[in-house]
Amino acid sequence: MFALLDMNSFYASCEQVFRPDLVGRPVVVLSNGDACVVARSAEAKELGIKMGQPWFQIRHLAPEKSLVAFSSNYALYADLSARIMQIIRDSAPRLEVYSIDEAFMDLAGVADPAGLSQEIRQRVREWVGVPACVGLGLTKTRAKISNFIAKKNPQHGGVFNLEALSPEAQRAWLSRVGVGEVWGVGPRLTQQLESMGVRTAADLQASDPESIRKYFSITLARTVEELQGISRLELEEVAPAKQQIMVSRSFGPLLRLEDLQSAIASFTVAGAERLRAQNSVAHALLVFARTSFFREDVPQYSGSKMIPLVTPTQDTRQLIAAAYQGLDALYRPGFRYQKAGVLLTDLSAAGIEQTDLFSRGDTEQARRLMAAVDGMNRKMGRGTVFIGAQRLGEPRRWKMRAERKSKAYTTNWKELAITT
DNA sequence: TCTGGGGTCCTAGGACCC
DNA sequence: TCTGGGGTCCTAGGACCC
Repeated sequence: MFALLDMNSFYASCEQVFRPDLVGRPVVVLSNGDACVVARSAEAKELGIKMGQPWFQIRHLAPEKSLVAFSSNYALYADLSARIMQIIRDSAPRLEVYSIDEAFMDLAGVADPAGLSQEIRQRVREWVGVPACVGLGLTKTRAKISNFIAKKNPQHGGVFNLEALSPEAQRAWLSRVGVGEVWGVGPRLTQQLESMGVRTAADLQASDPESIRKYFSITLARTVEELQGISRLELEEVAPAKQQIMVSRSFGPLLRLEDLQSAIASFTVAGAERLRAQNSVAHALLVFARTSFFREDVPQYSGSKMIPLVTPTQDTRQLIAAAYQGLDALYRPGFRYQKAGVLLTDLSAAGIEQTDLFSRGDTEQARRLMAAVDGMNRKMGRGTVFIGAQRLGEPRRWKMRAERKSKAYTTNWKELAITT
């Protein structure tokens, strides 16, 4: 038996933990750069605010409907998430941290899975202050559906178990869930399935996996089997190493190469840190930059360049050199660049890399230097030691707006919450 | 004026080989 | 009317997720 615990409006709930005066009020959290809505409290959803909606379209609701908006504070959300995962880990036999606000548990052998789920849910609520719902099912996909039902039907107390019902009752519930709500069915597939008369989770469950595989894909066929109660997706207790690492941002338009270089250097530094944290080396690096798709009145351009790394590396300096080479190749003057990024790809474990006949991997000296830089930045704060290239151009030109950020209540002594 | 970021997996199609 | 056949490898792009 699988259980899926999913936090409600997670980022917005995190903000409300330290601002109890905002509980029961419309609250949204904005994406990087204060651009779009990425989390909404129940009251904000009631105002009709959509996921991903641009802030400028709804900012008038702040004075009109007492809407409160926060810039995203990932340090806070990540810290609360880690505390919640630890609470679950202490109670459930096996755990998969699926995302910052979701965890799958394997409750095989647990006598009363729904009871244990309710206990964990309440512990998270009391100890951290964030509300959550739990769905139970024979497969991950069914647990997801149970979770969806638990969220939509509060009368069940935040926990729902599809498997505890009779087959008829299960069908009844599944026929009330739109096919687009099924895990793995996005807008495109929803449209195609609906045109074939498959409109609900019950309809999809009743499909033949073999024909689904033929007309769609192996992925959707697996989903059908999962709906039927045949487990095709396992619990992944250990997160596998990333296969690629992407760092990208949108910014106010940049025209000059130096400003793009400064941004690209900083993205590369951030990516290289993540690369070393999982002890991988990159065999290739992709740089891209583009203008805004929304500005049809100015010339559009989108360029990308893949740079193979003859010597796979995790050394920031080598990665920046490659990134600059790529940027030089794709840069065209005269455009208003609005987004750029760096993708570290073709990753493998450090230490076992295939090296070129005439070159070795990173030198021992380079590794020690990077380890020292990472150590200082961890201890003294991000950006304590940096690469000169990050300060080329004017950083102000691409630094993102974050005008509504809450404090680092749980990760910085100077920003502790104070009650009066 | 202002429209997110970071991932995974699968498939189709091109290049290349014999 | 007819234009080989079968295989591998790689990449780009689509679809999905949170």
